Amino acid sequence: MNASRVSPSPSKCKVFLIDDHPIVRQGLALFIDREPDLMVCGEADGATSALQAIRDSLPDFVVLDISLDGPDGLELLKTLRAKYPNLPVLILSMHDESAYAERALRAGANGYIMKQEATEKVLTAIRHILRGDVYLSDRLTKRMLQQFVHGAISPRDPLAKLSDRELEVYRLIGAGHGTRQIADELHVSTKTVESYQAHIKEKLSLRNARELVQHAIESSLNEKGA
Amino acid sequence: MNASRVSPSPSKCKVFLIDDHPIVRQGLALFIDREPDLMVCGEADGATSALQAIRDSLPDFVVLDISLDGPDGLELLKTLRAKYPNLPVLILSMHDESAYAERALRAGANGYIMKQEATEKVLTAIRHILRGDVYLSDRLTKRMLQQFVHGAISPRDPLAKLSDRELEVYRLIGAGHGTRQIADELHVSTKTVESYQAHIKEKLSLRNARELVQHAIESSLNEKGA
DNA sequence: AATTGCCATAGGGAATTCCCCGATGCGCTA
DNA sequence: TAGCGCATCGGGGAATTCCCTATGGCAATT
Repeated sequence: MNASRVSPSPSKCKVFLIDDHPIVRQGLALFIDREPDLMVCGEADGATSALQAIRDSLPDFVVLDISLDGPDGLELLKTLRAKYPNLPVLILSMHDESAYAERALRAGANGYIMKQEATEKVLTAIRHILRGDVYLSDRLTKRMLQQFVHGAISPRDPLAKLSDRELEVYRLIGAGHGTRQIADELHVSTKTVESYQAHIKEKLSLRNARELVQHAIESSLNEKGA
Repeated sequence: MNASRVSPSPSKCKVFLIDDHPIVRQGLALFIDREPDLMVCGEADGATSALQAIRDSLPDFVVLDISLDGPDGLELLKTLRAKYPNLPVLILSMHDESAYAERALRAGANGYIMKQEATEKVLTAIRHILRGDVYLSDRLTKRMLQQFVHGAISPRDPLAKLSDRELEVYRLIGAGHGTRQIADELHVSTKTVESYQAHIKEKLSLRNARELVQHAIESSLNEKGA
């Protein structure tokens, strides 16, 4: 990745991009670099390379795609929060599930924006956050407020009962990945993944692994239409 | 959407972008417009607006994200194929090939590329297709070839290649049943069921049991919807 | 009639996954 | 502080998967 662009102009805000789709990354980079007050100081396609590059390039801002293809999305967010408490992070996502947004915000994200939104919104969000605010789409804000008012979490999404890690595993299963593969992608032991699977099965009242796979795949397919 | 850029230079290939993520769209546009032989003549975020804009701007090429909101992706592809038989279409997808690619190609796509791939690949694919070739990942090419060689001229339904017994097993897998369960239901040994599974995997070019389960479940879901 | 080939059926053995246990450490909260 | 949920890992036995091989049956080809 191109982590070698160093800022000569001290006034520009250095933005770091993390997304596993090169197309999105480069597109966003071209877009941001056109702004007079912003510049992209580096990119990464995964958690490990991101951490390394961020340590080197010391950005003022991070845009992070939390999407399912990048296994460590939430995890990386938490790590960043722990290592750089003051580094603002804007989450980019293709899902508008409040489950994700909620988790992301709880994990310390400063904003959450969907890829469906207009590109300018990204700039708006960045500037909002740089001023110390939190950025959320109107729709999402509304939804979250409703959830807040309504008390507990909406029972309509049983996935909300899953912990962050469990949800990640669930998604990967839905994408057709095997236990071993998931363990590698998440950098944990297969035993750990097995535990997650067991917990998921319990929380979703599934009998066996096959049903789990079925459930996960079906839900991953349903997302495209919803 | 910006469908108002008309080409003054007659030599450039006019590309039309369809993706429901503005960020991806604009990024890709910036990227493509840097090429001397290509230019973006318009964009759209959905099926209806796409058809309208294409009618107006008469592109030489279409890049289509198949995971548009709703089932519109494939549907739009078919419509385009019907209305403009000679208009080349490159499918952009974020999903791991599997089910979509086959369908897309059958519906007349000239290429299939994932968002995980390097951005340059998009340009490669476009130029490939403009020369009359079909662009596919190596793995996908292999699979399709195998299907073609193995199964006469009717890749229409790859399931047709399965023997009766194999199809039974396939359906039961799609219903979420396990090996043991299936063996009982068919009154044969688990070993026999395993053999069937192996044969099915081979005939459908699937790598492991997970993919088999995935494939079976997806196809069982498709039957409900269709 | 002999050969070839697909099908249904299965076995062996190694690798992997499943499933039910438990365990540690951590952070939050009552 | 005691409890609870979470993330992480492990044991051990059962079940499944994976790869290879094999036997009859039946049908078409040679």
